[in-house]
Amino acid sequence: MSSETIDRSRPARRLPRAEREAQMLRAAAGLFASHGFHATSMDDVAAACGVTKPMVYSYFGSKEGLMTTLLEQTGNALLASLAAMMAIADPAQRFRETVRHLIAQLYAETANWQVVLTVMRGEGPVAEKARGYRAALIQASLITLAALAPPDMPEATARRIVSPYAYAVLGAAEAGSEWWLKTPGVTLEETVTLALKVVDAFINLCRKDLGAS
Amino acid sequence: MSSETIDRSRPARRLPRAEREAQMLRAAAGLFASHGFHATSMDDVAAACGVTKPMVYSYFGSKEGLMTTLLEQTGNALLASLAAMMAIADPAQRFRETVRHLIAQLYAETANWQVVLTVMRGEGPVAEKARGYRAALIQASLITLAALAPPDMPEATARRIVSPYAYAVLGAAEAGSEWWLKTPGVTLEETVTLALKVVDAFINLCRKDLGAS
DNA sequence: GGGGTAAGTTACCCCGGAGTAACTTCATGT
DNA sequence: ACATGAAGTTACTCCGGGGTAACTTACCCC
Repeated sequence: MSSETIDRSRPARRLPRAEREAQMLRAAAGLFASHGFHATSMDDVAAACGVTKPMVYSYFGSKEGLMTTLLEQTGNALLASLAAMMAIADPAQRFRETVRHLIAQLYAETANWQVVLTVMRGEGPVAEKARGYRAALIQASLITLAALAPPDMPEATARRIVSPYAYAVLGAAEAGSEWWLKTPGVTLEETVTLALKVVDAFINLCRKDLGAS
Repeated sequence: MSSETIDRSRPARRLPRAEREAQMLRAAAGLFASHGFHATSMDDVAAACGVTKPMVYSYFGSKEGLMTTLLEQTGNALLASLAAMMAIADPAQRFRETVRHLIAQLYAETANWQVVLTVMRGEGPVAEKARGYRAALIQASLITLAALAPPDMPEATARRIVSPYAYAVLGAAEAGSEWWLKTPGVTLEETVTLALKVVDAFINLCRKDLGAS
């Protein structure tokens, strides 16, 4: 790690705290996403902002603090969306709308989402926190898919049946994001269409399994 | 990290190199799988065998060397399976058989596969290598799905169309493994049945998309 | 215009963990 | 029975990177 496009002709241009913080978060998001959390040092983050390490510490306290701030930005937005979507009564439509919404967010804040995706797969308490958000997604997916069950089926039974599909659909979504990230020039429309096809396929699978028991 | 069930009443029982190596590989697989690669030190691996660090170094040279050996064990077996499966002419059946075979391997060598799964998501050259095996899987999936295309369609077109599905199905498989790992008492039969349902759904999606263009 | 504070810096500490050199001990073949 | 080498140990070095203390400098407001 080294050459960042910043001036480094010594004393950095002074910025008010709010701006610097935002800049640091952006820089950290980019670095964490591209090189990973461990592989990115606090010096790297600072350098990317044309500033030195103690500044980052004075604003975020620790590396984990920095990461946590980043994570919560994205994660809390996710949780909020998820909660809002639960208002839609029909489970199939709820699922479809949620996916649509999430993909739109992915488009709007790619770097941040990439951080979550990348960090999640790592180790340590930070990864744990990221996986917490992922767990929330799985949970939402589980609840929604279970709601497809015929009304006379006990909730627990329905959940047990759809549980593997809840995981699988999430995995498909993650791998789909990966595909999207490395395939240039895919429009939001195409992505959504594709994703919804897959979602519908899973919904059908669940319907079939929930019916035949 | 600390208390391993090993004696530590000083001089360790002597074992011939081959046995010690195998033991170290097993221990490393377990530790890497449960705590991750970075979070596991060479001392940990050594301690888990009731031996000290330099022994590990004398057998594997470096931490990366240890990991590489582990990875290649599993990865090369994967590649071999994959190559063998390409002999099956019908793409849909080939896909199904491959999945069946892979799941059987997963059952047989859970710890090793978990390492690959875990390490893949990390950083550094080791993760890169692991992702290489993953890429081989995606590639195989891509080729097989593209083979579903009508004979008059150019190969490149077919691949472009099924490409997102190749990723998605792999992601679904990974998340499925995760579900399987944390759901006790699922038999091989159930797993295979479930997986094949998902696979069939993806094959149908591909057929539809390949037809309607 | 000068003083107070926030922005920024240099120069360090310290720890964990990768990797190594040099030594000791067991066992086994002739 | 004793030499040789493989199995194993102790006791280090070295370095990256997280984190901090103490200092300096620019800006802004009265």
